[in-house]
Amino acid sequence: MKSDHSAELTAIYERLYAAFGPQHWWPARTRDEMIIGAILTQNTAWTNVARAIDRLRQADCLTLERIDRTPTGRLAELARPSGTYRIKARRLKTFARWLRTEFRGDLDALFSLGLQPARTQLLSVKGIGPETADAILLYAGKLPTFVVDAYTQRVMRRHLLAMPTAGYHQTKQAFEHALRPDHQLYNEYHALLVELGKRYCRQRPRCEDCPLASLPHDADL
DNA sequence: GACCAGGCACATC
DNA sequence: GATGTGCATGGT
Repeated sequence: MKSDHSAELTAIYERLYAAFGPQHWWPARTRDEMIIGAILTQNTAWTNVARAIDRLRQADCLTLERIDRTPTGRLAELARPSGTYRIKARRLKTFARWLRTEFRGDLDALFSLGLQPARTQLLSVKGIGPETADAILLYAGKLPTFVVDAYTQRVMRRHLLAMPTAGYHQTKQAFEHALRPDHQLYNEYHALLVELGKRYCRQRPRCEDCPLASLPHDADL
C-alpha cells in the first residue's frame, strides 16, 4: 500500500458518516458481552450471533466469570446458533480462564498495561487473532487501535487504496497513519465500513447509490 | 441449493 | 511466508 492516503481516508470517513450517521457500536450492554460477541462473530453473520447472545443471556451465562464456571458442552449448546459452536465454546472458556489466571478476572488490569502490551497479551490467547484482539481493545478497552475486517480490506482494494496483496497489518497501519489516534473515531469508522459493506458489497457490488460511487475504483473487485 | 458471514488454528508446500 | 482447509449455523 502506498504509505499516505490520509486525504482519501479522511474523505471516505466524511462521506460514510454523512450517508449513514453515527452507528453506536459495539452493540453490547457490557464489556463482557462485547468480548463474548467478538468471539462468537468470527466468520459469522451478526444476526446469528445475536441469537446466541440471547440464549446466553437467558441462561445467565453472559459474563466471563459465569462462562469460566460453565461446562464447555453447555456453552456449546447455548452458542449453537452462531455456528462453529464447539470451537467457539472452547475459545470462550479459554479466554475466561486466561483472564482469571493472568489478570484475576479484571479487564482493567489488562487494558491498563497500555495498547501494545495488552495487544500482545491478547494475541497470545488461542482463539484470539488480530481482528478479535483489536476489536476487544477498541470497543471494550477504548484504546485507539484500528479494526480491519473483510469489508475494510475489500473497500480499500476496490478503491485502489491498497494493493490486492495488502494484509491485515498493512491496511491497519494505513488507517492509523492517516487518522489521529482517537478511539471514538476508530470506533465510528470501522462501524461505518461494516455498514457500507453490508449495504453495497455483499454478493455483487451494487454501486449505484453507494456513497463512494464517485471515487476511483476497480469494477472487478 | 449454492453462497456467504464483522476469523482462527493448523497442515502443507 | 503464502496458500488451503475445517469449523457449522441461519439468511439471502
